This record gives sequence, structure tokens and C-alpha cells, in this order.
Amino acid sequence: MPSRRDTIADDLRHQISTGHFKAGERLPSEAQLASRYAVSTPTLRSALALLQGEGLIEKLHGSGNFVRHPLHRITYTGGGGEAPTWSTRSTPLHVTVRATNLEAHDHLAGLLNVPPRSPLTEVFCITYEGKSPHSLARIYVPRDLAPADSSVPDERGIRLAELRPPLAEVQERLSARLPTQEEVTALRISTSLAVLSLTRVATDATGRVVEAALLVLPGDRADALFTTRLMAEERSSKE
Amino acid sequence: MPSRRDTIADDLRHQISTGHFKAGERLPSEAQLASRYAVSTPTLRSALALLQGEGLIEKLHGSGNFVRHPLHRITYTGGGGEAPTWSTRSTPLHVTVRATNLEAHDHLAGLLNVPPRSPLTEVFCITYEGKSPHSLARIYVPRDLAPADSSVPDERGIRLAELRPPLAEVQERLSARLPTQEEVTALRISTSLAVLSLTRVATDATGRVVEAALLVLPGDRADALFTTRLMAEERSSKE
DNA sequence: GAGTGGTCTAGACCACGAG
DNA sequence: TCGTGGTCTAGACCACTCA
Repeated sequence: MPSRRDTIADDLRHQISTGHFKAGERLPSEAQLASRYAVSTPTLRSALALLQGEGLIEKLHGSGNFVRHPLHRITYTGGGGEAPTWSTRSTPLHVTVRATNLEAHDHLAGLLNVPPRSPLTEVFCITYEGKSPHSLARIYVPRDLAPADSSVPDERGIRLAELRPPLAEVQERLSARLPTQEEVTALRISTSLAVLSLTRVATDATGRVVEAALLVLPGDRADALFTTRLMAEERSSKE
Repeated sequence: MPSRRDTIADDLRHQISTGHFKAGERLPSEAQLASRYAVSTPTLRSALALLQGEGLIEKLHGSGNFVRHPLHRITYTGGGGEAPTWSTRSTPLHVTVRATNLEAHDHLAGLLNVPPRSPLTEVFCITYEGKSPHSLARIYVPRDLAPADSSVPDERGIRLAELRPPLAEVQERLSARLPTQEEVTALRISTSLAVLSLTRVATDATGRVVEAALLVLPGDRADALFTTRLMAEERSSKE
């Protein structure tokens, strides 16, 4: 038996997809919707929370619920053969960057395989598509590999590590989870929107970790793509 | 200013991590907890929903809220050089498999790059670690490449496509989202637990798609790992 | 200041699980 | 049957946005 929440969410979804509510438009107020569907406000709000989690609407405190513009899905291309790239359409990306010096501790020391309290440089990036943020990255580099000038003007900061000793291996670990409070505010997403969390560790030919990056990608507007081409030898080498 | 929900969630989290509530144990009833924290039941329940989303507790309708056993994190190894594997510890995995014949339509036809209504074989797998499900896969193969005998006894069914014309390329696309209703029941997870959704397309040397797989991995117990080794040529070929 | 969403209350009633 | 969680109500009060 479908709950009222689901019934209402289905109906609103349908009205959005058929264009009865158009992109960018404000929905009727929650009080109006509640009386239209003859439910209490908490019930109506729980229905809206579903749509919000699907990225269909955006809630703006004090001004209303808005139908979101159909989202440009952005693809993070993994594999590290080249610098990771964002493939997008039409809208240009820009990045804000902030570099900080700090010392490795517990988790970070393990990732970078350095002793605790080793000097690191952290680069904190937020990527924007137009005005809305679309990804968040924390990149850690041993300080002696960090760019000499503290100014890191653009996303190329990410690539700097690749110009140093040649990379031998890139490991990328992905998981899905709900965002932390910090990510909610930085990416301006809802607490109920899943994010793709990506940890990338790059190693040079000597086995030294030259970069560790923690990326967070909102699930409604980003995905990650890995392409593996198989050589003949690889194919036959396995059983 | 922290909401009561967050305050309560923090306190319960702390009590679980310090062992005040132990793994497998039942929490006090929601009514008891609500009066202990002097909040109404909806408020208390919203705090429990947070913990549930983090995979710390498991709600069992009619019997109570239970502290979950610390979860074995399972890693899906991507890249397709070998058959995808699950690295786990201690607990053996087993798989239930169900094969069905069907016709490609819209989305599936596009993925497999075949005309609509082409004959396909769908293999529907649920992987279990002990008694609890840990992943869900739908694997689609053009019917003429499907195993001749309809019995597909174990996960090797997944590998069959690899014995046919040699694979040339594997593409894996990952995204994070909340689970569908079907996934909630099949994986016995909560609606608020993010899942990692993985679409894998394998192509042979002629460019024909020999397999498309849709995998769903619960975010609290699985992640995906991609390792790229870079050849010298690849490194220098890029700018 | 008027209108919006955000949080919370103190219940009611239903559905499920175990004895 | 009884205790559990699941859903829902009809409000109250606060915080935010915008004119």
C-alpha cells in the first residue's frame, strides 16, 4: 500500500515531468500544497524531501520550493593517464583554490605513506559550473613537491604533481554516502543527496606517493567514468 | 545552533562508539528514548534516521532498533583486466542467480548498442556475505552470446562473456544516489542509505558490446577500486 | 512586516513481530 | 495479545527572504 507521501511525490514528479510545473518556477507554498492534497504539513514536506533527494526541486528557506533546471551531468574521467578532466557541455567551469600548509596526521599520513607530522600542502578547490558549485576537492602533496610559488591560480594546480617524477600508478577508490555538514554548505546541496566520494592516490616509479586527493561529487550532477583498454597480453595472462 | 535531532544523534553515536551500546544489542524503545531526551517521538525518530543512514543502527519493524555489527567493507575491483572480483575478509560470499530472456528496449538497447527488441539474456544476481545481502547485479548479454545451458550455477556466469571473442575495452560509469524501492527491499537497506551505482559495458575487438552490467552497491559496506598503471609511452604522449 | 520554509510537539492510529 | 516501530495529524513557534 503506497503511503500518502509516495502518492504525493509521484503526483508532483509527474506534474514536473509533464511541464505543468516548469524549470525555475516556484511551487505553491507548502501550506497551499498541504491543503490541496489534504494532508498535514509534515506529510507534505516529507514528500518534497523525496523530490529534493532526487534533485528535482530545490528548497530555499524563506522564499519557496523551486523546480530545478534539468542538470548538466558532468563526468569525472578517471584513470590518471592524463590529468583528470571534467567533460561538460556549454557552461564553462571555474575553480576557487586555497592552499594551506599543514602536518600529516593519522588518516592523511597513512594515505600518503609518510610519517605523522610530515609537512604537507593542502589545496582546497571548489569547482563551479556557472554559479552553482559542482565539486569539492582536497588535494594533499608532500611539501617538497608542492609548487614553489604559493599562488595556485587555477585547476592546473592539480596537475603539478604530474610534472615531477613520472607517475607510475594511480589508485582511485570510490564510495557513496550522504554528505557531511561541511559538504552540505560548501556544495549547497541537501543533506539527503547522495555524494560520490573519490580518494585518489598517485605514486611515482619509486613507490613514493606524490599526491592524495579527496574529491566529493554530488550524485545528482556528477558521475565518474573509467575506461580500460585491454592489451592482448593482459587478456591471455589470466587463466 | 545544533538542532535537537543532531544533539541526540551525536549522543547516541558516542554511546555506540564507546561501547555503552554494544553491537547486536537492542536500543531502548523509541518511546523510552524520547522521554529520556525529553523530545517527542518524531524528533527522536529523525535522530535515529541519521544513525540509520550512517549504517550504525538497523531498524526492525515490530522488534526494535539494533546496533549493527561493524561492517566488513567490501571492495569491488574495477578495470576488467581480470573478471571483477570482490575482496573480502573471513566471511565467504555466495550468490543467488536467476536468468531470464527478454527483449532490449530503449535504455538497454542504447547501452548494448543493439536494435530495439533484440533478444537478450538477463542474469539477476544477489550477492550475500553470510546472511545479509551485499550487492545486486543485473547483467545483460546478447542472447547468442549467452551460455547455452540455462543453468548458471554461480558467479562464473559473469565471466562467461570473457571467454568469447576477446574483450578490447571495459567502460565503468559510477554514480551515487539513493536506492530505488526495489533495491531497498532486495538489499534490505534503508531508503536513506546511499548506494553506489555502477554501469559496466564490455566491448570486444570488433566494437561489439558483449556485456552490459548494472551493479548496485550499498554505500555503507562496499566501495570500488580502480588501479591504473601507466606505461612510459602513455606518460610522455600527453602534452 | 508579510510570507516562506525549518523545527518541534503531543498525541492518534496502523502494521509488524514474538510469545 | 502486547510491545514495537511506521505513518500521520493539527497545530505552535522560530528563522529566513524580500519588498
